[in-house]
Amino acid sequence: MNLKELAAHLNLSQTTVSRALNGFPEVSEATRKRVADAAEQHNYRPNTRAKALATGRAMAIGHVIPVSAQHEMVNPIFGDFIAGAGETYAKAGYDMVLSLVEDDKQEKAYRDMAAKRNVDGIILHAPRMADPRIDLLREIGLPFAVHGRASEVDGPYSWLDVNNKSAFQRATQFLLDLGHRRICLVNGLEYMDFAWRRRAGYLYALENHGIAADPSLMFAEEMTESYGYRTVMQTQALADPPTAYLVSSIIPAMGVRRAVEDSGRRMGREISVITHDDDLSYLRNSGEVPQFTATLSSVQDAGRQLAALLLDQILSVPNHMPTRLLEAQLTVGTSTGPAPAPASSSAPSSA
Amino acid sequence: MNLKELAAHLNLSQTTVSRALNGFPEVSEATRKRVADAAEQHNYRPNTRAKALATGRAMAIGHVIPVSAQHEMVNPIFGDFIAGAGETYAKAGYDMVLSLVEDDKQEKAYRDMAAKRNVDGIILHAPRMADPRIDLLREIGLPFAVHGRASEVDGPYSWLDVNNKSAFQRATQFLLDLGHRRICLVNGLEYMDFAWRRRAGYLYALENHGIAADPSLMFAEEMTESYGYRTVMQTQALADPPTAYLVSSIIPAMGVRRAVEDSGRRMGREISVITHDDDLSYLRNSGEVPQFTATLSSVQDAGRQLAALLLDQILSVPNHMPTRLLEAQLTVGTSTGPAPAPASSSAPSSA
DNA sequence: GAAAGCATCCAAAGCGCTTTGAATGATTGC
DNA sequence: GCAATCATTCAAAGCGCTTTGGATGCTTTC
Repeated sequence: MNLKELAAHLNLSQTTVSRALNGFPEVSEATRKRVADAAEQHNYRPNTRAKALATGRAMAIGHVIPVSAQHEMVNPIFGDFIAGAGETYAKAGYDMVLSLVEDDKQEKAYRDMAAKRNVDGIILHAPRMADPRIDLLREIGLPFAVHGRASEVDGPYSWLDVNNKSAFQRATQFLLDLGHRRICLVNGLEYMDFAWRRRAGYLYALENHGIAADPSLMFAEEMTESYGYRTVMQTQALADPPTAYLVSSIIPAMGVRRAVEDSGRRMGREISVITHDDDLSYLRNSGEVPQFTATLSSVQDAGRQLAALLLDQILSVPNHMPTRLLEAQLTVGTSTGPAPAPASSSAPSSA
Repeated sequence: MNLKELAAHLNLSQTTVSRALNGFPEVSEATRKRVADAAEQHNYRPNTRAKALATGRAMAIGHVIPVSAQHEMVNPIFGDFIAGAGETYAKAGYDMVLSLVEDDKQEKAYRDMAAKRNVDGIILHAPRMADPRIDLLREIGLPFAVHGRASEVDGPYSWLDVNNKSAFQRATQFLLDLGHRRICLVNGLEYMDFAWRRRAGYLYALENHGIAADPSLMFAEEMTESYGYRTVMQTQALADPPTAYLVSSIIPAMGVRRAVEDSGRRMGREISVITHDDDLSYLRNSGEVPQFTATLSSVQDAGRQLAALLLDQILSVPNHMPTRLLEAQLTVGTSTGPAPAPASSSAPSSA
């Protein structure tokens, strides 16, 4: 059933039917009712493609998700983020179109999306430092919003980010307050902006405490479970092993826990662990007292909010670039405790 | 830049330009070249919406992802599945449109998708036993393919599934061969078809061995980490606790491991664990010898293959309903070992 | 009672593409 | 030399919707 048929069926013009359904004022309540009933009865839905062509609005938002060719990895936090965003879109009547793209084909993917005109806006994922995609999207002229931020990119754009620096600074401070001095950073890839900011927070707290950073305690890799495991195994073999780990995601944190236990130590006793926790639905930091002490910030909620920010930008005045900075919550669990009595813990390794 | 402008620029008709770009034979090689060059130079991409309207093909596949309202959960395996599917789509020039929908709004979501005509086909996720959505999609008439199968649904439809029954039967058999008699099933929700089949495999192996199933050792819940943890804690408190666990996903399996270790036991010694392993990219069952003995089947690969199956169905003759049954690989890791010497292990609890 | 205003409704153009049916020359066959 | 064939190209219709710019008939106003 299409508009023409519906109109014919009602002995009305397409114009009137269209207006009745879209809530224009110049149609009598009687006919509006009649039209609505008939549409309902025949399960009429306007053809999106025709509507999009006529209005110039696609009623869809694009997500370009980078897939690194080497790793073939899909970050599980995307799942939760997208669930949040999808919820917002659904409420606003928007669709979500996903494009999984290898790193080196990103530019083409964005240009294509814009030229093909099948989305009204784009969510930019996983921004890097000085990410060139931001300028690219500006040039293309499609509205966009960034999940995270890109340092060293000037000018306004719409974004939503967790205050990663402050979160990791506080977490480091927390460990320092417990007496830990050898704190290992198990970070994500540091060309990612979020990881870079976390590192900055970590370094800042150390510096404030007069502790020099030890490069042999700073790691940056793709955040897998086995990365967490390997890192602990490796660092516990050091002459002066860390007493605490600061981890970038609950996934490597699980590997960290496994390694701690495999090596006969206990979390919260010999070794303390703090992790960032995206509150992933299938990997909740559970327990009456949470398992991990964590910097908590729901990525699903971030999805909801960023989607709303983008829609806001699309629907409102042109040069409106809303941004939002979320503070992570430092929640105390069972994975942290005072630093063990210094067996041979001399002064920090190097001034 | 649109077709009209490009044609004007070239002093050609829209017809010729369109045909040149779409590889029709009735255009001279000289002009085809000229057109292609100009298109390239002006970065011309046909407007998808117009093209879709004119051709009747949307060049997009829809995924309706159920989100249970109570749990607000997004199964992380979707992430990997979608990565696989997305890869196939990208190669074929298709987009992927995602629709996250609450359980009770599914029917409407499917009908809307069909009526709005913005996808050419649908992937059906997480089928339940006797899933009504299959008949619904048949009625709607949109091509579709199912990730999994639905028992008790007659007639042909396109699907791809892992042989869940055989996988869990073999896994159970493997544990029985090691001498385990109290084997706990940590299953997914059993209205899900895959979970139901796994249970069937488990029961079949037990029965073959003359062992009566013990309802107090059979669990079925949403597959979270904490579910695995709780289940082990609870069952180890039984008078006659299980010596082995058969787990439905690596996520609860991690909770199982945590509980095993928290209760002072060791995986592969006092307690054996086999898990199904979807080969999730961030949660690989890693190690030279894998951590878990597992029934392995890559869900990302499933995504790739099922997407291809659906495209095949869309592009080929009408009543072609391809299906594929994958066998999971039983890979032996460090989490299984012979059953501990029976301390008080009497005969199975009930005949 | 004619002019003006109002409430409803409609015909037709247009969104950017594909595709049908023809036109235009150039080439061939006899 | 003229009809028939072939290789190119084009004008225009159509996909299903929105939207512009009238129509149409009724009330109101003075």
